[in-house]
Amino acid sequence: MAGSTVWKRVDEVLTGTVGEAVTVKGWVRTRRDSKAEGGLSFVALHDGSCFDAVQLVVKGDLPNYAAEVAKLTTGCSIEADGVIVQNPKGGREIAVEAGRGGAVRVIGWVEDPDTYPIQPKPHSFEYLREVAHLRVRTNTFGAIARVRHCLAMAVHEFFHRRGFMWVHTPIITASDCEGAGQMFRVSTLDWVRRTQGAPSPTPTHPPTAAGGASGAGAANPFAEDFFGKEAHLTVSGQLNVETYCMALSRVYTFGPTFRAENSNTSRHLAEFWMIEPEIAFADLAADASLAEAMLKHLFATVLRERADDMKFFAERIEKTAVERLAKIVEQPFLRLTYTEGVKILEEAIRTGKKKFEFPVKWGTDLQSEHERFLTEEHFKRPVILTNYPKQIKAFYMRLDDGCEPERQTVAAMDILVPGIGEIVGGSQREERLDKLDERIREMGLPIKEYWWYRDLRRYGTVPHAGFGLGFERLIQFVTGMQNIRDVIPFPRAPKQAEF
RNA sequence: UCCCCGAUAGCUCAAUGGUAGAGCGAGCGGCUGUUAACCGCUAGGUUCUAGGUUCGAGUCCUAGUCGGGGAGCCA
Repeated sequence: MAGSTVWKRVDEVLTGTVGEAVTVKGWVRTRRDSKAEGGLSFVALHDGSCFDAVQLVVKGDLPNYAAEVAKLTTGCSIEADGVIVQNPKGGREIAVEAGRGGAVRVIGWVEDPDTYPIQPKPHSFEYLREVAHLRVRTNTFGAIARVRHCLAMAVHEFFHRRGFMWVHTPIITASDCEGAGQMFRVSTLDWVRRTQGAPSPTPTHPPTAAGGASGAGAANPFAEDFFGKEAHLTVSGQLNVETYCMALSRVYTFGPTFRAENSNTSRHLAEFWMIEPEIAFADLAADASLAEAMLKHLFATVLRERADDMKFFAERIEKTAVERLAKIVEQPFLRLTYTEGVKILEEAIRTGKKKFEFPVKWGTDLQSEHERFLTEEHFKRPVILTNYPKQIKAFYMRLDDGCEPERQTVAAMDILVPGIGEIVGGSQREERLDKLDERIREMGLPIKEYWWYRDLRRYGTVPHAGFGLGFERLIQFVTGMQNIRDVIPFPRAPKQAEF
């Protein structure tokens, strides 16, 4: 029969037609034996196509039953020919009998089942992180991988349908103006040999590297380096994507970004993926509407397309995983200003309704506990906070008109959702050159570095806006996974670059 | 980077300063259309590393490495 049957994925078999002859290929999850009916083995086989494994019911009449089938262990790879049948307890399984043309071919054995890192039992996520090359074989990490893929495709689908262009902004950047935290240096100079004072076969860095574009006329300390100037891995594609926005109108980036911050938490990675749309002829309200529509599309899609995996997350990882997404899809997000939000928080403190660890004061950034109070306790729904004080926000955010001088705000917005707090941060960008320059100077930034960004305001400037969404944090929120290192295949963090 | 906690069998964890244990997993056998299977037997250890205290250290002290939780920073 081998060769005459069709290779089907496990998800196809589980929804297949009884009586159909099929070939399946995958990895053994468990094997159980029975002496009934002259020998019988139940082999659970998974191939990643869906959450569930398919059960092979292998009869003892196979020529290699005793020698091979009865010795299969977790992790072995096999091909099997059989017939789709009804499982007595419901669902589909595959009957593998020599008399009906069945066969099992072992492709790869597990050399020592006792020390195979993935055992048929629960493992801690901390342990599985140490065997990240094998952890995707577990049901949890398989589910995460499928959900991650589903969300990535849903992001592209959402923007593509609305006429957005995906712009591939650079990963290496030689501009010093992204200004969002510590950056990884990109260099071909031999730093180690230089600092150890050893002779170097390659050009070395001058002893006193006075970073960036400092004094004019000074020798460029990076003249010998690959790019002839200081280069880093990008921390954000926003400034670059704004340039394309000023011609294509609707654009977005979706790619890796890098932060060299020594932050060791369950919510930070040194390498993570970000989604950053940018829309022209748009204000803050349009930006917020876009973000709300995007989140709803992503959640609705993952609930529809990965119902099997989401059911697992709700059962085993986070009880509310499914219901909280379903709720968000239904509810309109509430919008209010930062100033109104602060008033609510102050009122809650004044009436003794709520105690916070950190004080609330207009002009300071809200702590995570404040954000969560607003979205989880006070409003009990997603909240879009807008118009933050300028002193706690980035230079490129548009100054609001008609503010009191002491209470100047910018057109920024954060989306807060129950269960996690801030999930999206965005703003309308400052499109007026004089105001932008004022902000750059105010914040002591090197204005010369921004020449191309400023050009966008000199040549056909338009109001525009955008936001950023950390992809791994989105996956954390969707799956309920506690540690961000478990929602990316190979996490990069301080002291962590294995695999 | 700061604070707290931890590191013992393949995994998850016990062990008053005095002979290193269990559950799961693995191997073998039994039973069974099984599916968190069940029953019996067996194997499995440089107690993270380097010092120190002690007659004696898995246990106490010091330093380091790695891991977890929290904070800061943020996405």
